Parts: sequence; C-alpha cells; structure tokens
Amino acid sequence: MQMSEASAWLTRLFEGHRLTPTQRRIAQCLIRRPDEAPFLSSVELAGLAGVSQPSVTRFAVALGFDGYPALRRRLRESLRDGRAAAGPDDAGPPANVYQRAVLAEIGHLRQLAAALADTARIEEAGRLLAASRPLPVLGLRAAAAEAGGFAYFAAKVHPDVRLLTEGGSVLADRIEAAADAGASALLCFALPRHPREAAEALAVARGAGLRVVTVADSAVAPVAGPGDLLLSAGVGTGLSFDTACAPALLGRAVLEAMCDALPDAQSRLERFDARAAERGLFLG
Amino acid sequence: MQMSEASAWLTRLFEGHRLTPTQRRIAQCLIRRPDEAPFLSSVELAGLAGVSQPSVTRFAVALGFDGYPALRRRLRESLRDGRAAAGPDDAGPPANVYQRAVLAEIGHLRQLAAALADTARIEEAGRLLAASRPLPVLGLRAAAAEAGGFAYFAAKVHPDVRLLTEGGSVLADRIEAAADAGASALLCFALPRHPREAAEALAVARGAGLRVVTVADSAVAPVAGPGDLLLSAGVGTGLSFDTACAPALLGRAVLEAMCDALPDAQSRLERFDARAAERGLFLG
DNA sequence: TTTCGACTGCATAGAATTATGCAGATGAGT
DNA sequence: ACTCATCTGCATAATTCTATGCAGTCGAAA
Repeated sequence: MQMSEASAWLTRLFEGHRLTPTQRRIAQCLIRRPDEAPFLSSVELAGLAGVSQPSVTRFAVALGFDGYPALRRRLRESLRDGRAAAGPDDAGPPANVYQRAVLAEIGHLRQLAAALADTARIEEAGRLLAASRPLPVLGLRAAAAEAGGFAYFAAKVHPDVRLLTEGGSVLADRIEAAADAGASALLCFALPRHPREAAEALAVARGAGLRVVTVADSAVAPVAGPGDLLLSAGVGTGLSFDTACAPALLGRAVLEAMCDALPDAQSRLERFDARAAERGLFLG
Repeated sequence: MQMSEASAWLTRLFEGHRLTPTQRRIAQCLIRRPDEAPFLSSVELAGLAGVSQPSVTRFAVALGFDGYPALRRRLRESLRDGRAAAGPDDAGPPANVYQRAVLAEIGHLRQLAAALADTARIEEAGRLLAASRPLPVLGLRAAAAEAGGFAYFAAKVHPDVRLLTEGGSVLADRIEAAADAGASALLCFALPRHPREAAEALAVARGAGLRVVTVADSAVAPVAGPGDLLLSAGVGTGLSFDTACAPALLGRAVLEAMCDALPDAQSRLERFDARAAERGLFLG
C-alpha cells in the first residue's frame, strides 16, 4: 500500500489507541483521503465514514483532542508541513541578504511565468498600445526607470512614444495633449510606493478617453481603475529598496506583444540597425 | 516572500475587479497567506485583515461568489490542485515566448545568486561608492533605465548622486566636473549593445582619477578597463529586445551594500518617510 | 453648503457545526 | 437468565459561523 506523508502521520497517531469498530471506520476514512480530511466538517466526515456525527466527535476525544475542531486543526497543520517540506527541495540556508533577495525574485518570476500561460490579456495590451498614436508611457518616481526602459525600446518600433516621468501640473497637460494628438491608450507602470500623483494622472487619462494599461506590483493596486487592463507581477521587498524585476520583465513582454501587433516593427528595427552600423554607434 | 501556485491563482482572480480599500486589505491578506487562507473562517480572516466580518462576506460576493463559503471552497480546490501539480516539477513544455523569456531570466538569476555567495566584491563596491561625494552614475541608451532606477533610490541615502544618461560632448564635461567636485568613484551600467560613447566616457573617468565600478552583462564586457571593479549578470535575449533583470537586481544589491557602508543611511530614510507622510506623497 | 451615493462597522438574525444527555443494543461475566 | 459495562445513534442544546438591515462617515458633485 502506498503511504503518503499525511496518512503515515495519521497512522502513527492512531497507533496505541484502543479504537472501537466505528472509530476504526472513521480512521480508515481519514487515511484514505488525506487531502480532503482537513477540510471536512464532522457531519461530512460522518457521512463519508457511514457513522453518526456524534461518533466523530467522540473519536476525536478518544484520541486525546479537546474536540473535533482540535483534531482537524492538527490535520491542517500536518497538511501544511507536508506541503512546505515537499516544495523547495533546496533546503540549504539562504546564506546572505543578497542571495535571499535574488531567490525571492526568482519566486516572483516563477509566478509571472505561470500567469503568462494565458496570453490573452497581454496580447490585448499589445494591440491596444500598438494602435495608439501617440503612445504615452507613464511612470513616476520609482517606476520611472521601468517606464524609461520600456519607452527606449518601444521607440524603435513605434513612431511616437511619449515618456512621462515627471509629475506636477505639466503632467496632466501632456496627457491631454497626447489624447488631443490622437492617442487611444496609455501605458502606466505603477509600483510601490504609489505616488498620489500617479492616481491623479490616471484619472486625467481616463477622463481624456484613453484606455489605461497598467503594469503593477499587485492585482489590487490602489491606482487601478475599473476599465483598466491590469497586469501584475510581484515586487521584491527583501532589500532596503524594492526590486521590480518581475514588473520590468512583464513590461518587456507587453513590448513584445506590441511588436507583434505592429506590422512594420521588423522593418523599423532593421532600418535602425543599418543606420547604427553606418554611424558606428555600438562597439563590437 | 515565496509565492506559491495558490497565490498566483488568487492574483489572477482579483485582476479586473473593482475593489474597495477594505476589500484590498482582505485580498492582500489572502495573497500573503496562501497556505492558511483555505482554512480561515470569515471571522478569522477579518481579524487578520483588520476589518469587520461582514466585509469579508461582502468581499466574497463582490468577487462573484455566492458567499464566503463558496470563495473558501475555491481556495481549497486551488490548494489541492497546486499540491497535485507540484509533483512533476516542470514537466510541461515552456509554452510561449513570454514564458520562455521569463524562464531564461530565472536561469540568470540563479547564476547571480550563486555568484553572490561571495560578498567581498559587492561589499567593496558598496564602500567605494559610499565614499564618493559626489557619486556619478552612468548609463547610456538601454542602460539608462537601470542607472536611473539605481540613482532614484541612491539619492535617498547618499547626499549627492549625479545621474548621467545623456551622451554627447556634455557627458565628458559632467564627469570631469564630478571629479573636480571631489568624486572618487563612478558607477557604470554597461549593457548590450554597448555604445561607443560609454567606452569613451569611462576613459574620461579613469583619466580624471575616478575608480570605476561597472555592472555589466558579462565578465568580458568590452567597456571594462583593467583597474575597474566589474560585476556581471546575464542578459536575456529571448525577446526582440534584451531583458536585464539580473543586472538590474545586481545594481540593487550594490545599492544595498552602499547603504550598509553609509552610517546615516537609515536616519535619512526615516526622515524621508516622515516628510513623505507629512506631504501625503504616497497612497495608502 | 447641501445632497447623494458609496463604504463600513455594529447589531442581530439565520444557518451550520459541534457537543452532550439519553435510550436501545450488544456482549461478556456471574 | 441476570447484571453490567460499553457502544451507538437520535434528539437537542450550545457554540460558532455567515448573512443582512441599519446607521454613521466620508468624499464627490451640484
């Protein structure tokens, strides 16, 4: 018989206790369903075992618990522990603070990879941004770097990218100017700590009729609006300052999707490369 | 923080829902405790999130469930699924380009984590940069974003950070001005494709007596000089444009080391926080 | 300033879960 | 056969959990 971690634990628990026939049925039932067991109410367990509900309570007491909830609590803990032990197989002590921060970011990237299994949202984001001329890209304070990185590359395939990294009253002017010039969407990088200005700027953008695409640190970012297309990736908090690898990478993924939605992206890139070589812009 | 399968599922669930501040607190609480979440009663969850129990019920309804028990049922299913899927590590083929790019970056981060086991070089970099007043930070073209991100945070703990992201003849002027003002080191982000200008700028810096610390994409970066302190991390090339998660993260690690080498970093941060709160700079 | 709508916690009703008193059943020992 | 201890389920009490009406608060719009 194949014994899982949890049912082995259960078996050990039952050993050394004199159990009545009815109680044995309950125990068998628990051993056979180690995954469901921690979630069952006494009524449900009784039903599955074919015994009365009070027998379940008495079973728990017979095992030395204060009552059925106490037994279930133990089952939950053992499930959690088993889960934790099975998860990260590299049990080595994460040596220093730098390594811990990097490992945490790996976790965020894993999550991002899982989220990217569904490409519908990111492709929609790509289409929206590709269709907007001009394309305003907003990122204030800490998010300015991510917005800048996006805008630098985006400008190589999109004819009119407008990078907005400075707040103040001019920001609203520039958003409205972009809308007047024909923009239909705006890309916003929203990272903690969320500046109040960013929320205000997004309100202006929505008011101007722009569709807002937001790359944020969490799906519950306070700057997100109802009609926005929100994409999220975790931010690392292990160091003195936040690290936003995953959001930055998500931004590049959006950029890729935007390229795919721009028919002449490839030819623009080739033209740039040709001119760069001509001018000796890069080494190597 | 280690992100599990379950919280990824949660994150996807919350996306696209308009949530009130109280509901965001509940969502954050669930995301932060993916292992406990499926076991919590509405009362317990309310307690952990610091909201009232009815708010939890309303939260579940807002997400489209029939009630809180229905939400919890879904959490339990996702926990079970995650458990089942956790067995065969990553058997599935890396479906799409986005996922492949993210997985490649995870590989770079793994290498970075290994390299950071030895903290001597990064700590030396931190000391060098902390001691330089002013501190010029150089990053041209694609590297401007990484340099900008570093400089934004560095300015919160270092009294005189000078961000240099624009090339041209003025760049050499500004480097020499920094040296004249007392700078003893310069931090350079050097990413492909390496601009010729960057190499020239570093030559100027060395000529002015600055110690150069370079965060680069490879240990054989063409811009590195003999006396430089070179730190490297891989760059992703799976998408149309390079992704520099690992170098960016390495930059933040250098920043952390610099903070450790600045005795009054902590007090500066606290002063900033106090003033930010005073001015209502950030949301939440 | 007033009004209105949205949000939130309190109080409480309604539902479920759990524990316990009780009686019938079973089986061992006298 | 009688007694007694044990076991079991039924009915129900006690507890815990969930949902909802209501009023106070806050911010936006008129």
